[in-house]
Amino acid sequence: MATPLPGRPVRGSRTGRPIMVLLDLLGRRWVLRILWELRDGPLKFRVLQERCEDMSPSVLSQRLKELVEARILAADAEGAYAFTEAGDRLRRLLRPLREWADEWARRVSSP
Amino acid sequence: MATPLPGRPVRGSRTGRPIMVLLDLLGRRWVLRILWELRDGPLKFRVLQERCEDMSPSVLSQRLKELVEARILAADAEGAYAFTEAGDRLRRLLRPLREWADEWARRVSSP
DNA sequence: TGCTTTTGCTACGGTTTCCGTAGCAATTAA
DNA sequence: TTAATTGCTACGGAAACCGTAGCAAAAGCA
Repeated sequence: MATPLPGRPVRGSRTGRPIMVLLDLLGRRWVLRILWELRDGPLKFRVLQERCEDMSPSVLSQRLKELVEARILAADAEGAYAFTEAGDRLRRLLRPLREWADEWARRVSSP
Repeated sequence: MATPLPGRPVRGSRTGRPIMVLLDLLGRRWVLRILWELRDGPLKFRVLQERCEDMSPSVLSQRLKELVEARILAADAEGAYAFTEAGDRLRRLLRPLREWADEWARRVSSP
């Protein structure tokens, strides 16, 4: 399937509006998790795979291609996957999700 | 499939750690888009469906059930879907994604 | 140098999820 | 009181995802 890129019509967005394209991209299986696992620094393929509960290499490979094509990730000198400058700003936006999730867990389990 | 809830082992998380559960939930198809479309206020089923490019009602129905069970959304007095208090805090975390996406579009299209 | 292990994937077939269409009971509008 | 509209559910086909196997290239070891 085609990588969602701004301006390009994709699943769930005929117009290619950037936010819609982003939501499509982030909503693909494992994408958020991959970004999450890279939060503390670059990881290589097999390490990243095991951090993601040994996800299927075919899907990991595909997701990484998409994220690289979207300029959110890039392979560094050692071949590890790392955030680009733009990707890093996205990472910072995602960071507060952990606190939210912890609070959510408290509320949902003890109503 | 089972709704991801904190503490419950789900796809991509044996442990049920809240952040992992959240990433699984948000990574399901259309979830981010649904939350996005509800950003300016509650919407009823069919309106929400058409805002989401006429997504399949079967999937919309399932996603709404999951989001309600997860206490992120709730049906209001008129039967429209609205954020809960926790859901609203999540909405605020998602809001800056639009600016990010716009900047991303500028960079990706004019490198 | 040759041998073994590890790495970064790709291929492939089975399973799960998603999708579109049809339709129906309940509510609202005319 | 009939006609729309609404909020779904059912169901079969399409697409995405999954696990396993395996392979070429690089790295480690002797």
